[in-house]
Amino acid sequence: MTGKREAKRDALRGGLIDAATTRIAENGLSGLRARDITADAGCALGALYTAFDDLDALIIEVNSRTLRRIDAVMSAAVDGEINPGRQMKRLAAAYLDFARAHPRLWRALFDHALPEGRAVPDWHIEDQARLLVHIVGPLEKLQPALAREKLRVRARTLFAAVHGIVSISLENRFVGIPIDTLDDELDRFIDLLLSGLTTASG
Amino acid sequence: MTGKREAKRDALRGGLIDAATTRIAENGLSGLRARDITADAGCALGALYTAFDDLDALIIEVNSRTLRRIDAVMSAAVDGEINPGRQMKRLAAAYLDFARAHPRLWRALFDHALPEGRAVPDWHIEDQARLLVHIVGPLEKLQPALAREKLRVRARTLFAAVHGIVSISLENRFVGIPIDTLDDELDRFIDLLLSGLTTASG
DNA sequence: TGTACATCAGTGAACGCGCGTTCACTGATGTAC
DNA sequence: TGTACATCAGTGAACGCGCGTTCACTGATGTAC
Repeated sequence: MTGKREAKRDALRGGLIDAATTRIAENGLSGLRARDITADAGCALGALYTAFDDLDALIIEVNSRTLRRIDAVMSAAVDGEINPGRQMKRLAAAYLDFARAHPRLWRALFDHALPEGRAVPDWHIEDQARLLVHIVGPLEKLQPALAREKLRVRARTLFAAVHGIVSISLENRFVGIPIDTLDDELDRFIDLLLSGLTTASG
Repeated sequence: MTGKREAKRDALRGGLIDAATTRIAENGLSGLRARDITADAGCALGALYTAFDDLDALIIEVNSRTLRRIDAVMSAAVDGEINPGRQMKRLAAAYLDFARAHPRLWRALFDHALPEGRAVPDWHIEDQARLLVHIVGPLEKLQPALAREKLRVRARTLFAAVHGIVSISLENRFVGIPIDTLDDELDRFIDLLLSGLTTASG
């Protein structure tokens, strides 16, 4: 029977991550409470602290899972499309779609901040970085002259720009855009970028 | 002596806004406590609730003040520059500079959320909208064919894009950019947009 | 396989602290004459 | 201008609640023989 402990522990961790994910998806990060999570997961309050260092560690797990979901969605978006411009558009649309479908999980990615001085674990940063790889692909084709390192920075810039548009729109900051205009507006924006990318040198 | 009450009240409100601004600038929104603010302002804890409905109302005042500062900085940035492309670049650079100089006040603009169901006052939304006007100006020159309403939406999109870049960079999300690369990278990004804006139709 | 003991994951009540908001009080400001 | 009364802004101790985390306990799992 060796390993039964480990199996239980994994089940506990998984159950807690599931419960926390559902809670965040429904009520957002700010309303998240350790008691609700453990109640939903069907374990005692203290169990959370045997499975994770603290609540922050659990939230990071949820966020990593969300990042992997976005990663999958972006992979699927470019699948079967060769044209780099259209790939860009699909990536942006996929990101927007995910954010709109799971607004609170998506927001949690950016709202969660560790207490001053605590570092984000490397593997979680890795999960973030992976998203950018999707953009590096088509960008490389559009701007073959760009050096490897510059390519990464530029990919991050483009991602950040699209993220900003999605973010400010979905949070309804600064005068709302009619919601059905958003897809189109984002598409136009990528057009703008592409038209720049194909003429500019780097 | 009529009006002495009103004068005191204004002084109290001003002192509280000053104190809250300083606190947020130094420790960020999340560490803000009513007790610290009133202690700094030299009044009793309860006084805050005679001057403002609650802490949220005070924070909105601080944020409006920050928005007006950014508005002033953006005005100054385009002053004396006629070329719309260069105006765009200056606006973006001014925004970045402000965010970098006052990161916590700037973040408070986007981090502060009212409790579910409470509406942001109109005059505060007005303070937000005013920033976009700066972008509408040069954008109109670059794309004269764009209709009034589309112009506003597009200005917001461009602002959101720049904001996203500044935001993700300053918060060090997703793999850091070397800090001295940021100005240059933002400049390149505007180049990209401009090159799109001058060829695209709308 | 079965028994006795050791270990350690899970329990949940209690701790501890933070902190926004209230409220009975008081002293300054305003009003009436 | 001066006096008596009324009002209301400001006081700060106390309220109330939320909630992350701990810890003495117990019962399930693992080990030795």
